Amino acid sequence: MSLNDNFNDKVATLRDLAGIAGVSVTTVSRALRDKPDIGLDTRLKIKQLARQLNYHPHEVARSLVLQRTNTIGLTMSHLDNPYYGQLSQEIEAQAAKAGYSLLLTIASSTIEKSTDFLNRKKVDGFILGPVLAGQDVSGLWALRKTGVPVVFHGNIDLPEMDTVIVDAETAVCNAVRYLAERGHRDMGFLGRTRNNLILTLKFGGFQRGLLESGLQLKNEWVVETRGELEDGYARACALLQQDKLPTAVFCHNDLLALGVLHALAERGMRCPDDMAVVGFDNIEMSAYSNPPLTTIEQPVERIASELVRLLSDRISNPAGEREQVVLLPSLTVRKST
Amino acid sequence: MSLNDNFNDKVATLRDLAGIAGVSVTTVSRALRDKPDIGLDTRLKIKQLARQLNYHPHEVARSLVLQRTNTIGLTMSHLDNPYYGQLSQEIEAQAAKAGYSLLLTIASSTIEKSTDFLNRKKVDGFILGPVLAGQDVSGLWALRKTGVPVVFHGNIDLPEMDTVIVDAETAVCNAVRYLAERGHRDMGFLGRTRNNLILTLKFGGFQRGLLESGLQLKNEWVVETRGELEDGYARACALLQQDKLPTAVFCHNDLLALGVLHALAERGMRCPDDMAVVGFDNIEMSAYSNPPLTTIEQPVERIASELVRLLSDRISNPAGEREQVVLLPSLTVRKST
DNA sequence: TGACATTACTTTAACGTTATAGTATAAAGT
DNA sequence: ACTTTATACTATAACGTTAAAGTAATGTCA
Repeated sequence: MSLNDNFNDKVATLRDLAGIAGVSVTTVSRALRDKPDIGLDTRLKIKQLARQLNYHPHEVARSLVLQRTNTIGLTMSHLDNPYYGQLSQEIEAQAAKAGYSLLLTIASSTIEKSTDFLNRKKVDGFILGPVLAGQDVSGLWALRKTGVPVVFHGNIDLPEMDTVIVDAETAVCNAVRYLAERGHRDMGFLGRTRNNLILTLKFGGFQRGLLESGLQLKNEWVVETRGELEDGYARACALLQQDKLPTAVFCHNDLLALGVLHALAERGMRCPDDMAVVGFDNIEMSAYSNPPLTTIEQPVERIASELVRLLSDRISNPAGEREQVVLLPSLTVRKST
Repeated sequence: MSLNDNFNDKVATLRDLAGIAGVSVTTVSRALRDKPDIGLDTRLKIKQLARQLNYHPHEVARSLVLQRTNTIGLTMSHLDNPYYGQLSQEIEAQAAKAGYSLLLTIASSTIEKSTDFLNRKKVDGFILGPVLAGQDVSGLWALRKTGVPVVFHGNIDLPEMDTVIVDAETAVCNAVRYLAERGHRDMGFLGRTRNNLILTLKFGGFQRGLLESGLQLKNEWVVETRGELEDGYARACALLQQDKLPTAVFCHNDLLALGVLHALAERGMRCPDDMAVVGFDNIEMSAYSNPPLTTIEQPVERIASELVRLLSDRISNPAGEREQVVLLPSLTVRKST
């Protein structure tokens, strides 16, 4: 059997409907969209006809004439990290609610590819996920130059753009102070410490937290690393080789922290007794690890809804004042501290 | 400062280029696309001009005339489940490699919304994730009727569509037999057992595995549940109340299994000694749980590449023979059994 | 009764491309 | 020298829609 035997019929267009109904294309178009100046009987007849012929408006043609696609682009990466998955899902939901479809870009996450994408695909707006920006913030100017509204989500403020910022610096600082209050004086850090404006922010908060708690930064407990589970595990294994160990470690994200927990368990070390662990994101898994993870909770729904709201606003008012939303994530305390 | 001060210039069109270059629109179009019948000097001049004016082809206009959008739709849900996140990411990568952008639908995952989406957005093809199909396979006919190529991914064969099938039934059966060989005679099942053609398949494999191992199905150890972490935890808690416990449980997916592991650890029960646990998917986390999870590994990259390949083939040859790819996932043995 | 609205349409042009057919100019063949 | 052929273009129409301007056929009012 060939799959398309039954589908030789082309899709119906306004012209087809107009021909059958014996009216002009414009009349059909206006009738279906409930525009005025159409007689009641004609309108009903046309609508019924549209249903019969299974007519659906051709959004591409519509986009061309209306100069809008009702589509927004999303650059996201590390979708295998549940936090980004959840965030993407939430953004899709919010976008759909606002009448937008989501065009996803993951692998092609370079500034050049993104701008080309924007220029060609004619998305109405663009949400720039936390990953792309890192190293080369200046390159973002190219994105802005496309004239397409862009909203950025990350940890730092980009003065040229609408932004939804999570104040990770303060959140991490608070987490460190919390640990200090619980008696921890020797703390380690796993994450980015350099070469990335955005990702190093947590390290800044870590340093400030120590300072404000009157504690010293110990370089041998500061581990430069990517943010995957395997990194957390491997880095922890290396860290645990040292003679003197910190009593608590802060991890750049939950995956890292879960990797650390695994390393501890594997060595028969007790968490939090032998070493406390704090993560960042509060992915669902963190509530079900052994032990459950103390972590800084990202307000995912809020981030998603603010992103879409800002973008919608900017699309309908491109010349308006730049807007910036700052969210302060809060510490969720569980058994790992 | 208003954001759009510097961007009063409209984007350049072929017409603009033609006007400046003093040639026809057609010539510009052909020059840029390296079509023949254009003089070398004109071609170079036009290309340089395009670069100067930062010209980018208007894909919407192009789509309209070419009757293809170079975009494929993806219906996926539960993106907060890392397995689906990873799968989506992989599909995006494969699609990009094949020259397609991905239009994502999550929340709107009903057949009606999907068909409307297909009809309107004019995607070149559609990948139907494992979630949508479940209950109402007959409704998929509506998708087919749109005439848009659809490739389905799931555990059962849909005779009317190209499919990439993971033979979960056999895989689960094999896992059960593996458990039986390791001496387990009392096994439990957490997952879907009814009302869903696709999701109940694993239960079928479970039953067959028991049968082929000469074991009995114990209804009190069969737990009907959704597939979230919290379900795994809650269902395990309930199960562990029983007087007689299974020595091993199979879980519909890894999240469930990780929830079960958490319940066990919380009660001070040892895994696998007190209870062995097997999952399905092999998400990254499963290698780093405590204990690491024995699980059935989904061949994610293979699934993604086959999906995109099948869809590309179908797009370029809509009338060809239906294709079906069956993948047998294999058991990854870790410490939880 | 004649100017003027109102109603319910139609016609035309446009969005930015690409494909097809047509054309002027120069070079080549017999 | 005169048709033929190749080269490098241009003109036109089309994709399916919407907006804007135009137009008949009624109805309304003074």
